[in-house]
Order: sequence, then structure tokens, then C-alpha cells
Amino acid sequence: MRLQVVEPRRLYRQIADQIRTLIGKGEVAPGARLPAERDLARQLGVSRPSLREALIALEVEGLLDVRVGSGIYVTQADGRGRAVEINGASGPFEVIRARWMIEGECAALAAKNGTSAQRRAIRKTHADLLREAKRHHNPLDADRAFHVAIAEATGNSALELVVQTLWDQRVGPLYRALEMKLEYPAMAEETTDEHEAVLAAILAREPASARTAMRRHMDMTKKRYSKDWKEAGK
Amino acid sequence: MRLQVVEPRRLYRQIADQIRTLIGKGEVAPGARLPAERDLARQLGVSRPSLREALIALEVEGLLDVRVGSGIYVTQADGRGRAVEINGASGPFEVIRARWMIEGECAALAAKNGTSAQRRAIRKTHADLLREAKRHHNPLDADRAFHVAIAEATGNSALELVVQTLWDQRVGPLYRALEMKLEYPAMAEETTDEHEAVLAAILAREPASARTAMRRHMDMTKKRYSKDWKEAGK
DNA sequence: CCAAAATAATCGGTCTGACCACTTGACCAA
DNA sequence: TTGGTCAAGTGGTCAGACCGATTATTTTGG
Repeated sequence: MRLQVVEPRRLYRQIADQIRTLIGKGEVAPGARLPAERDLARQLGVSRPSLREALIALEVEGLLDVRVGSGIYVTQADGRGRAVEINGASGPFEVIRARWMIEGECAALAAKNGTSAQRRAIRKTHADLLREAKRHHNPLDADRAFHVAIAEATGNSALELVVQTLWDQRVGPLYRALEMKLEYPAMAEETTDEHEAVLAAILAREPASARTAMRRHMDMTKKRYSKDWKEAGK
Repeated sequence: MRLQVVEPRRLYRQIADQIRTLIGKGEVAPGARLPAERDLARQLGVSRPSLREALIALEVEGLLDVRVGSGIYVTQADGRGRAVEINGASGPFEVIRARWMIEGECAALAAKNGTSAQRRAIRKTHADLLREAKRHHNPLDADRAFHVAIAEATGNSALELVVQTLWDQRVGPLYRALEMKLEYPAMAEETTDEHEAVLAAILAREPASARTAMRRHMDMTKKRYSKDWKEAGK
């Protein structure tokens, strides 16, 4: 029996997602005015403070422009900015592809050359990751630590640097828009198996299966991204 | 007459600025917990909804991490990418090893997926490289351009970033000491064959031989380094 | 005595309702 | 036409309350 994970998701994010999707689909034209806060709140079935939190989040993201006494307007620079982002900073799928290649080898090298202390460090970061996920915290930091620990176990600090660099690429606005949609605590559930497969292969000192497990993790990550990519309505 | 537009800054922005400054100055350590919302609001002399709006703005910016029932924490994201650099830049041989792995695949991908325009760009950088070497100039910049052009031809900007990152690792003190010993103009002569083999394989669209040629180039580079390494007398 | 379970204190999440300040546009008067 | 006035609509802010989640503490059972 597969149960759906409950959503302890904060209200303002759900509201922001909804409005962001509306803007993304072009159902509200750039420059257009949104309904008044009170009306919007009533239509969405939420209180005004919650709606305001969502509006402020969208304002910080640069999607909305709130003018006192006048109304809430959709920023006009939207389409332009998105095109630049896609052509500019490394997109999520490019990063995933690169990580598939590089981190797969890292996992193999870690299984082959990692010292027992390094393996212990990997296990520790994995334990942290599980704990964070179980508490419904944002597991991003722990996830990063896990992958970096594996890279560290290759004994090659240049590879460690590369893994860090790629991971930190997700600071970009495109990434953030994507991850806003992802239900991290729920996602952590899905990734648990993949992470454990990687960990097990490294601890067992099996380079080939470590590489396979890591590549599989990347494939699944890509799949999760594409799913939300399409749902976001482009 | 030039007049300045008056700007009645909204409260949540003033609050967010104040907290952001605090974090920037390091007066609250990364990972540390902020006072409870009610306390913070009282200390700042504002209502809780206003404070919450500021917190949400900072959360969207990625500076804070709000955990239900626990507290508000400063994100640890700052400067963690520096860990490797601080602990000493990656050594030359580590970088060569990583480049062997990554640029080998890049060459294969470039041969497989590169557009004709990208291949032309690679050829141009190679021509520049030859010209610089012939004039006994320092060919380092041209060399870098050649490798980056190949990475660019993979069509994956993340890989391009990685190649640049690894190349730029040679700013470290260890590298500098090593390269001081290397007679670059003379070395350029040796590398010419290797570079041409890579170029030819990519232009011929033969992924396997492109990978082999690039790996051979890296092997030879490593050999040149070790030679001077020993000559330098440790 | 210790570990597990129940309890209490703390903290963020959300809502209701109210009042204030600003913007806008209609209307009026000079 | 010009300037002023005013009222309606809108965002800005506040106070207080209740809920659920988390965490530390106490109690309980072995």
C-alpha cells in the first residue's frame, strides 16, 4: 500500500506556486493588475496575512510589483529574463548530466581508493541525511555533504572541488524556481533508496556497482526534475 | 532641476535589511538560531506579521531556514565552497588526474555532438595556439582557450564551467613553482603533436579516438610535470 | 538505575478583525 | 483649464488568539 506523504508545506509557498504558475502560463499578462488582496485572499480561501506572505515571496523573486494604494502588478521583464537564464548560467539538466559523468566516477574511485576513515565520514553524512529527512527538514545541506564526502574519498581534492562547484551551481534563479516546486521532504523519501545503494556499494568496496548506483541516482534526479519542469507549465 | 523620488520603504524591507546586515557582518554565525519570532518582533518594535514578512523575504533569498516548531536558523551556505581552496589548492597531479577523466569525456562528446560552428571555433583556437608557440610567446592563454572551446562543443555549459575551474586551479603556489621550472616555449613544441591529434579526432567526429588522444595529452602533461618535479629536488 | 513513554514548555503557522496611509478618480469651484 | 476637495479602494500594519509541530522534561515501567 503506497500512501501519499502528508504536506506540511507552508501555506505561503502553495499560494506563491499557484500564482507563479498563473504568471508562467501567461494567464495574467505582464503589466496586468491582480485582484485586490482581500479579493484574492477570499478567492484562494486563505487569510490576508498568508496571501501577503506569498506576494512578498513573489516580489522578492521579481515576479510581482506591489504599489502602495494602487495594486499588485505582474512584472514585465519576465519573458526576457527567463530566456537569458536558459542561455546563461548552467541549467539544471546540464549540471545533472555533468554530475552523472563525474560523480559516477567519483563513486567508483571512492569505493576503490577510499580509506576507512573516509568511508566512515561518508556513512556519517548519510546518517545526517536520513535524520534531516525524517524530521522533514530541508535536506539540501546534508545532501551536499554526502556527495562532497564521496568526492573527498577519491583522495583527489580537484574532484572534490569540481563536485562542490557543480552542486553550488544550483544557486541560480532557474534552479530555485524549479526547486520551489519540488516537495523536498517528500522527495527525500524517494532518494533514500538511491543514496543507500550508493553508500552500500562504496562501503562494500565495489567500484563498478558504486558507479552504477550513482548514475542511477542522477538519472532519477533528472527524471524528478523533468516531471516538475513540465508541471511548471514552461 | 533634478528631484529625487521619495521612497516610503516598506517595513518588511527595513527589517530584512537589518537582519541581512547582521548576517553579513557575521554577528550571527551561520547555523546559529535567531531569537523567537515574538521576541524578535518585540526587540525590533514591530508586529509579528511584519517581522514574518521580512523573514519570508530572507528565506526566499536563501539566507534563513525556518523550521516549524524549532526556530529560525541562519543558512550555512556562505563560503562553504571555499573549504577546498583554503585547505590548500588542489595539487597539479590531482588536477591532471581530474582533467584526464573529465576532458577525455569532453573530447568524446565534442566529437560526437559538436556543431560545425563549434568545431570551427576549436580549429581557430588551435591555430592561435600554434601561432603563439611559433612566436615563442607564452601559450598558456591560447592553451586554455583550446581546452575550453572543446568543452563548449559538448553543448553542456556545466562541463565548460568545470574545465575552466580546473584550469584556473593552476593559480596555486605549487603550480607556480612547478611552471617556473618549465620551459614553456620548448614545451609547446612537444605538445603540438598531442594537440593536433585531439583536434583531428574531433574534426573527424571520432569520439573514441578523441577521448584517447585527450587522455594521452594528459598523460604526457603529467609526465612532463613529474620530470620537472624531480629535477626541482623536492 | 536506566530507558521508554507521557507530559509540559516553546516555537512557528495561520486566522480574524480592525485601523491607518496612500493612490486614484470624480466632482466642484475659481 | 486649473487647482482643490473628497470619498472609495487599496496596500500597510497591528493586536490577540488558537493550532500543530518540535523539543526538553518529567514520569513511568522494567
